[in-house]
Formats: sequence, C-alpha cells, structure tokens
Amino acid sequence: MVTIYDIAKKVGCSSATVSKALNNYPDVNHKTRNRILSFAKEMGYSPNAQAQALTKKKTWNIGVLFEVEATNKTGLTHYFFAQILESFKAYTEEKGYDLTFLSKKAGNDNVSFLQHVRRRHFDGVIIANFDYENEEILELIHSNVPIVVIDYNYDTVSSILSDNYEGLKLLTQYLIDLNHRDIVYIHGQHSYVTDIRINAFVDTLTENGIAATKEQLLEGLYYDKDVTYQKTLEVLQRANRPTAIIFSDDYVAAWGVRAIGKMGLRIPEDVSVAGFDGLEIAEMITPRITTVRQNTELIGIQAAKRLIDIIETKNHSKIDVHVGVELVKGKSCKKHEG
Amino acid sequence: MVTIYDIAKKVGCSSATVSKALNNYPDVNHKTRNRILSFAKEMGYSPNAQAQALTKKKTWNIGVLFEVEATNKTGLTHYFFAQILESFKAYTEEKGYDLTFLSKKAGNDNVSFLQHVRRRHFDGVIIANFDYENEEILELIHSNVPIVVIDYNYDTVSSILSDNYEGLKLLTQYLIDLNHRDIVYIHGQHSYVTDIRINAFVDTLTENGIAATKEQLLEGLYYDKDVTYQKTLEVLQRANRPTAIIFSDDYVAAWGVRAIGKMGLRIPEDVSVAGFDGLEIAEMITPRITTVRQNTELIGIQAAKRLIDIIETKNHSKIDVHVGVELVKGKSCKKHEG
DNA sequence: AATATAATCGAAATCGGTTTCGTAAACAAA
DNA sequence: TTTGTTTACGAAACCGATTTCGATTATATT
Repeated sequence: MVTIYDIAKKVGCSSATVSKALNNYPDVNHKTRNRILSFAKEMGYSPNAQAQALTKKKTWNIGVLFEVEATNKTGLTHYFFAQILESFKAYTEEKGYDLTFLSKKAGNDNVSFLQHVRRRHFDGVIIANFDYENEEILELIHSNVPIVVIDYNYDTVSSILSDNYEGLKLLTQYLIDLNHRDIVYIHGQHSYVTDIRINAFVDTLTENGIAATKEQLLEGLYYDKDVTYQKTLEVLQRANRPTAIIFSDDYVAAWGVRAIGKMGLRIPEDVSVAGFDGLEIAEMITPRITTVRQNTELIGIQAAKRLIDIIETKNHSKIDVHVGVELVKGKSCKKHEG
Repeated sequence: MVTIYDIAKKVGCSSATVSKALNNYPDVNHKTRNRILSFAKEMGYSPNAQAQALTKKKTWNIGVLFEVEATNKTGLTHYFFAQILESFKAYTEEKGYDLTFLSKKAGNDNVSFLQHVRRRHFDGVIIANFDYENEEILELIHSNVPIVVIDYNYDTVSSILSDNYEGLKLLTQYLIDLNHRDIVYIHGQHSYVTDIRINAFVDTLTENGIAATKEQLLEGLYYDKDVTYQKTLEVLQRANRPTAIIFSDDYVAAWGVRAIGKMGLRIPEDVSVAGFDGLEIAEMITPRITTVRQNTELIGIQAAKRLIDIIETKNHSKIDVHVGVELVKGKSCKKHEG
C-alpha cells in the first residue's frame, strides 16, 4: 500500500506537506500541491481509513441494527424493513457514510451492541428492531451515541414513524363505510406501534357508534404466517363469523387469504380482508389485498437525514418525524349486504 | 474513551503490559494480569478497532457488493439475494467479521469499488451483482483482494453457484413428462447463469426427441415485472399458444400468472406455469407455482466459508462450490391432454 | 556461592495519518 | 535599509493500539 510517506519521498517533501496538499490546506505552494497530487494518482494512493479515523474523530461509518427477533422473518429478508434499509442506505451512501451491521461478535470476542459501537467508533446508529425493550438495545439508547429509531418511541431518542393512527383509522372507516360492523383485527404483538393502531381501530368504531367488543381484537404476531393461519381459522369457526378481518400486515394477510380459502369461503363475497404496510405481495395475491401503504422510501430518507444531522451538528435533541400513510384499495373488500 | 494508557496509569504499569495482558501474552504475571483485566472491565474499556487494524493488518471487516442494477429490484429488496446475504451474514458474524456495504462514495470523495476496499482495508469482499462485466467489478476481480462471487464465473475467482443446469433440466423434464411439447422459456438477460439454463432447456428437449425452435426462447429480464408481463402477453397471443411457460424466476412468474389471468386463461388447465428460485412468493400465489428451489441458505454459508478460508489461509486459489437444487411441485402444472 | 535459567516488565519503534507551531525565505511597507 | 508580513514548509506530538528486544529480578542448578 502506498502511504503519504512514499509520496513524500518521491516528491522530496515532508509527509506533513503531502497530507496538507491532499486535504486542501492553504499553506502549500501551487506547484508543490500539483506535484503531490499527480504523484498520488500515479502511485495509486488511497488514504488509510483507519489511520484517518484515529486522528480525526470520524469513521464515516454508521452502524445498522436491523434485527427482527421473535419472528420467522429475520432482518434483511423482512420485506418491510428491507425496503426502509434500502432507502436509508441510498441516502447515507450519497452523503459518504458506509453502513456496517451491528453484531454481537467482534473478532474473537462476544460483545454487547454498545461495546461493538465503541470498538468500531460508528458515527451513529440506526435501529429498527422488534425487541425494543431488549436490555442491550436500552443500553445503546441510553448512551451518548447518535441514534435514530424506526417504529418505536423512546423518551430521548429521535424516531421516525408512520402515522399509524391515521392508517388504521382509514382502514377501519373504509370497512365501516362498506357497511361492515363485525370487524376483527388480528393485530401484531404489543408494542408502541401496535397500541396506537389498536386505539385507532377502537376509536374509529366508537366514533361510528359501534361498540367494540373484546372478540374483535386478537393478538397475532407480525410476519408470522403460522400463528396468523391458526388465529384466522379460529375466527372463521366462530358462531358469528365476522364480515371483515384486518390483519397485522400484508404478509400474514396473504396467508390469511389461504386459510380463508381452505375454509371454503370466498374473498370478498364472504369475508372482506385488509392488510397493512403496502407490500408488493398485497398486489400479487389474488384478490389484490386492500392495505395501508407505509412510505418506506420516505421513512428511510428521513431516518438518514435525521441521523446525519445529529452526527454533524452534534445536536442530539429528540425530533420525531411522522410520515404519512395512504389507503390502497385492492379487490379484497366488498360492501356488506345484511 | 478509555485507552490502554488510562488503564496503565491506574494499574501502575506500562501500556505494553496492558496490551499483553489483554492479548493473553505469556509474559505477564498472574496478579498483574488480573489487576489489569478487572480495571479494564471496571473502567469500561473497549479496544479501538481502528488502532488495532493499523498494527495488526486485519480489520475483521468484509465488504459486501450486492447491487442489482438493470432491474427495478435493487440490492436488499431483491428477494433472492436478500436471503443469500442473510445467511452469509449469519455465518460471517459468527466468525467475528463485520459486514459493510461497498459504495462509490467515501467521505467527501467519489471512489471506485477497489479504492473503497483499499481505504477501508476490507479483509475480503463478497460479490453478487448482475452487472458482472462492469469495469469496476472487473478491476476488483483482478486485484489481489480476497473475493468470492455468487452466481457468476470468472477465470481466477472462487464462486458459488447453484446447479443451474440440473435445475432447468428438472423443470423441463417434468413438463415433458406431463406431456408438454410446446414449452416456452422466458429467460432472463444473458449471463453466465442464463446461458447454462438455456442450454439445459434445449438439451433436455433434444434428449426427448423434441426439436427446439427459436420461438421457444424469449429474452426477458430477471425480476422485472413489466417486461415479463409484456412478453407473456406476446406469447399468449401467438397463433399456436404454448401449453407451458417457464419464467426466469418466481417473482416474474407471479406477474406472468396475472397476465395469463388477464387473457382469461386458467392455470394449469389452459397453460402450465413454472418459475425458478423457490421464493416464498411462489407458495403464496394461487395456484402455487412449480419452481426450482435454490438453496439460498447453503449458498450464503458456502460463500462465507470460502471467503473466510481465503482470508485466513491466504490461499486465493479458485475453488468453485456447486449447490444442489430441488424441484418443488406446486399446483401450476398439469398433464397436457392433446 | 556462583552460575544458568525463567519470569516479568517496559522503552521504543511502528502502523498511517493530522495538526500545531516555529522558522526561514520572500516580499512589501516604512 | 530596516521592519513587518506573507508564503511555504517541516519537526514533532498525537491518535490507540502491537510487538520486539533488552534489562531486571527471581528462581533453579551445580
């Protein structure tokens, strides 16, 4: 590897001058600078990022914590989070930051997430994780590391969230407008976002003069097809079958559709179905599933912007960004005649 | 941040001794070592990865080049490659390596992929990219950086590949056994893998005494729903409609199914359909699509193993790993009566 | 007791950069 | 001509580790 010392030797100057020339310091003669620059190019010089990080206190590296435990869909293959990460990545890369996954191993030893961050000296960390109350996550959250969180809300950390209340309100109102009264919401496991959605669901029913019953809420698991399949069968076998089912997300909705078919029921003639997230899958299934699209691209960009802002201004203050959602009508809901 | 110098001061020894204690050198007294270790823990010491990388010539960092250009599904959201990356990530992390995406920006300046690698001093690089003949990729390939490539074959670089020949042979033979003679293969853009698959398709037809015609091969684009949709309509409007269509992958097959439905044709009664890759989508679609499952988990693991082996043994010799495939029968193919 | 050997430690060089500060030379102002 | 300013450069300290090698002390051997 070519170093600034190699260049200095060739040019006949000191390493300090080479460094200055490469970093556009004003106190380098024009001719000297040009000689240095052309030699650097000719010799194929690349600055050593580790050495630079040591002196400047900046690694141009962002840690990514995208772990989805408690489900069968992990991190990268999680349709929803993968989209967010994709968009986040595009923005941060454009700004010159590299993305590195946060793991619990570093070389030969086991480390906590925070320790990992301290070792690699990430400039910041982006978190999108289901298990938000995990101790190691909390340790990170309470550290002084620049952090942005997606889909959760901590007291002190900036977060990016879709307008989930609006989302479930739109969906519920849409079904009510289609004359549905007996709507079941198979929601995901409890979390900040889930609670908001449940509130929106119940509020909207209430606002429309419909008394919400306990039977209308069923706890499932986000992105878990098996649990959802069971819960769906359970609901369908009830004496008074609901006329509409809202699933926690599009992925499980797609499997719910299968369960409904298994029972010999038609969608939307016998049961109306809705999902959440706005995954492409919702479009691919027959019938196309009505859903609420979360703007994953914007979520990723906003998260990136906020994080880079924290990093570069050192202003850690909590700023939450809310991203709008959109009702996407498929072919899975129909006016209830009854 | 706590450094070894801080610890040395507290303990009353030199930084050299601290370093040795932390690295299990034999020439440190038992009591001294324990004092150092307990102080290190108490003070919350984390070694500085940059400083370590500078002296040891190892970053414990692997560069990831997962870019899928020329399609609408980019990197992370590419169902197939996301699965591979997920598995690759699990294995490499277990071995202590961190994964960092390779980009074309580093801090404030634009760099080539190779320059990026030189800056960050990645221990190795994993490549899974459609545009394998891209100049910057070739520059990387021809460098001395430890590299493993997925889904392509270079003269000098180790690669991991599914047995694509076997895959398309299984599929074609399956359709022939179902009495299909007029089978159209809407394959992906030309590449190492595509050519193998086409050969397998043609060979299998020939082996069964069926003369392959030009009309049976149509060039589409992997993971591009629009192109596929058009090509599918084109095929269906032919005077002599094929009885079976093999799509380049499950994703486009799912959209092909839609096109077929649009034409008022039934699957599998009017047309049999098959995909490739073994994506979950193939199972979610109605009818379930017959496909060839690529073992993404094994591909990821093998790639990780090979790369780490190159890194740790410094033996760059080209070793190719072939991963078996499996025919997965759905409900999209039916015996042709005619 | 004298010598050989083992155990323990630290000074110093090194990795590849950045940045401060002092200085010499060149130029301008008095 | 003397003084004051720029301009251009480099020595040296520093970032946070690792590692070699020499020195000192303690222990074992004869």
